[in-house]
Amino acid sequence: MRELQLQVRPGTAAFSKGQQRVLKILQSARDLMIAGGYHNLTMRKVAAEAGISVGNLSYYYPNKEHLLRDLLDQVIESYMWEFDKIKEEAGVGPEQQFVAIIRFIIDDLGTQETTNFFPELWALSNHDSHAAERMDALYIKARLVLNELIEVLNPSLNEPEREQLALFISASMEGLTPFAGFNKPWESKRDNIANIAAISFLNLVKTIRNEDIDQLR
Amino acid sequence: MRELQLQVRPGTAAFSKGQQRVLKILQSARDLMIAGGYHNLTMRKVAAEAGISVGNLSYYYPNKEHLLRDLLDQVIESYMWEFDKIKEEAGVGPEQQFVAIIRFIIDDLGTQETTNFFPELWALSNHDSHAAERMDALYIKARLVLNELIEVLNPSLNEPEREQLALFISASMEGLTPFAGFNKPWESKRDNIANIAAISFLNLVKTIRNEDIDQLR
Amino acid sequence: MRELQLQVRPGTAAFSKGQQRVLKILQSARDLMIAGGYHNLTMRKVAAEAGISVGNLSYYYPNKEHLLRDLLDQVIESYMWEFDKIKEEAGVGPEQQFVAIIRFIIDDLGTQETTNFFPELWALSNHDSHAAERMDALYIKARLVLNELIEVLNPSLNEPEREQLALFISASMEGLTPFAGFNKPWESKRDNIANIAAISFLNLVKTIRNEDIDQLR
Amino acid sequence: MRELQLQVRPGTAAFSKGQQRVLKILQSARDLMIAGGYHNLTMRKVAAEAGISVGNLSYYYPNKEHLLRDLLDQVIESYMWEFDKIKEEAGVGPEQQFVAIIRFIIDDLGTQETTNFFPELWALSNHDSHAAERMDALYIKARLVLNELIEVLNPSLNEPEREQLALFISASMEGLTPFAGFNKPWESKRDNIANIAAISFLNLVKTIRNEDIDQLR
DNA sequence: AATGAATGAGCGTTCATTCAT
DNA sequence: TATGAATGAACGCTCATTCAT
Repeated sequence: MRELQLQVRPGTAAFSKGQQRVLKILQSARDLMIAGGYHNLTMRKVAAEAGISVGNLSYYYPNKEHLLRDLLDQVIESYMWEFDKIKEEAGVGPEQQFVAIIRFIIDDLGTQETTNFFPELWALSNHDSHAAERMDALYIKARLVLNELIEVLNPSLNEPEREQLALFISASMEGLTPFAGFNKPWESKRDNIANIAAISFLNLVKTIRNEDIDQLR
Repeated sequence: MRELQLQVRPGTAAFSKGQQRVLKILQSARDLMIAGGYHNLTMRKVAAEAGISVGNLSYYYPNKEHLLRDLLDQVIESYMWEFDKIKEEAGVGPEQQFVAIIRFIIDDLGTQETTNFFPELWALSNHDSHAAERMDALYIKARLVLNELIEVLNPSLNEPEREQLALFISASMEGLTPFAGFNKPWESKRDNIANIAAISFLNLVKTIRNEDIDQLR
Repeated sequence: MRELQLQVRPGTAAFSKGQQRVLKILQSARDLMIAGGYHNLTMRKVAAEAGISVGNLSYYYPNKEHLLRDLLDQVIESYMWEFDKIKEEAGVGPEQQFVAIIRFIIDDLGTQETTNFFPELWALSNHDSHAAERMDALYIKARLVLNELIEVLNPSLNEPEREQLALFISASMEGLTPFAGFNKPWESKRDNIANIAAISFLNLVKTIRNEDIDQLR
Repeated sequence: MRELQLQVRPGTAAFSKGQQRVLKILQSARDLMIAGGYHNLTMRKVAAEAGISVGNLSYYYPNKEHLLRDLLDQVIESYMWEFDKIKEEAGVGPEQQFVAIIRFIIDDLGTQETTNFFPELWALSNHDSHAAERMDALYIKARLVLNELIEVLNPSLNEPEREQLALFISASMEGLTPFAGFNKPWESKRDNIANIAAISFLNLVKTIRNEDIDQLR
């Protein structure tokens, strides 16, 4: 896991104590965001949640934008780290590995953190370019794993085609979040839906032909 | 299209002038929400956008919650109305109709309104039960159209299976919004992605067997 | 009971219907004042309570001050009317009549209206000259009844002495309101306190000598 | 004088500077209340009077209710402190002491503060339970002084009788406020009225018999 | 590294009042 | 007479931010 480049005020968080503080701040911010959305993320509440004063918070983060960036970066980084782990996980064959990834992602979207954090991120990315940029980086990484497996499963596809396929598969799974995520109406059917997803995506990857993608409408 | 039940203060918007005002208010609110997210939706800004005073705005809407409800209801209603239209649209056969719907929905997610409004709705629904409720109602309607076609395309599926299939397909398309929507990185590939979606979903519906869905993991 | 000179807009409340409206308005205002104090008396609430529009309320009362005046006048007038009745009530002798009045007043201060209305009036009179003026007129009338009986009970007192005695007696009883009035801590002892008051005031009136009042300190 | 437990936001007014500010705030609030009644007591006006910003005011007082409580507590505490002083004041004998207290209280009600503050408190206590509670505590203390002297002046009375007597006497004096207080019609006769009160109350206490109080009507 | 103190703008909401119809 | 519509100021309160210590 690469070291996060914190957006804290320069000269700050130099020693262990300060670094601990920053971690506590970011965790508090994350908790507030998950519990009440970006709407609920205020400097005062973050400070209170972290058990420090507003003044002290702004010693580390001179303004809200910097804090938000670090918050997004940190959370996104943790998801990226999970994608790194996925790759390392031994799978007997490419098909089993592919299905395992599908299952892993759809499982994960059932956690409260994922269910609540990502819609905020998507909404944020519509009005905040940094959020958009970081979100983009995250999903590029997510698709990379899929891309490599697609290449093995269907060698006839070229790179752009693989990318578009990965995009479709990744976005499809993300789309399940507001419907089958934590506390959502279809939560109890998430496993069934994961079955559908797995069989559908695997079949898609193995059978699709170049002309299916680039056909004119 | 059924008449919207406005949440305005009783006795208000009784005549044409007031109704026009409420319409203008709702349109202003919608515009602000799309342009800057829920975060940007304040009573003052809505009033300014609608060209009226804050006092006058709260003459119609006693509080922000009522305004938000009407805003959500109105936008959601307009999407529901589109789904009604889809059904009426003559399609030569069930396959063509099915593909047409896929294409219609993915096309629509490329509009600025859809791209920006829905992530706000999903985020909102995590913390606002009314938003969750209305969102649910909208997607139930969206899936109904799919459901009916699935029944024709694959008569061997039972009702719960069809519903889960429709949920997967609908959610998958929604998931494309933050990636291939208006001004999004994959905007230019939206048509290709629609091709993938169409072929994938059609194949899924036609070939899936009961045991594929309910299999134990 | 003399006709109240209403402070309504000239030309208004000319006919029976309008007069009924004004009565309803004043009663609504009185109810609000008693229920929530002057603090709770707003034009909007009065209009709502009276079942009319704000616009219509201001047709009768061009501003809040006029309404307040009529409200005070009306309530005060009703108390004045009671004092007129007291005098007419046959009492066998002056002592019994005197005691009856004491009892009547202390009984009355146990009603919710009296308990809640008068402290508002006293507070108002500190900052509103019209309230002060009307309040003065009311208590002049109240003391008049006492004054006449004092003259009979103790003929040796001159007019100023009688007035000061009446003032003391009247004010003493008023002072019981916040302590032994409706829902107040000593409510259940009101009768006992009335006994004390009666015996104390009667003895005072009968035994006080001129020099007791005007003595230098 | 016991230390007041301030209702300020925790962590606030920890040092001298903050404590001075809170004192200034409370004094400003008191001044506004006396000058214009509770109706005139707004957070903005208090802030302006204290020479600080609204934000800074609400840094100390999270809401108006807390400020009002501290205001009432502070003023009431200062009166309580006076009652403590009264007791300590050496008086030659119980009669002289009793009369001195009567005179002291009636004198005090001639100050602008007392004349204007108490009616507001009585009115407030009808709609605010904390105000009612604090007011009750104040008068309990006021009656205690009277109670002890009554016991000496008339040993034949039992405790409940003494309490009712003290209540009657205390309330009677309070009742003079709106009539003989600061700037009131009978202001110039306050001394005469105090004479009447003194002679009347003393006579009452010395001559009343148990059966006078508890007699059935 | 941390605090208490402070500001000024903005929030959602209510107010008394006005006015055309 | 009566209404719906409208304003502009003020309400209590929270915000991001700044700063001296």
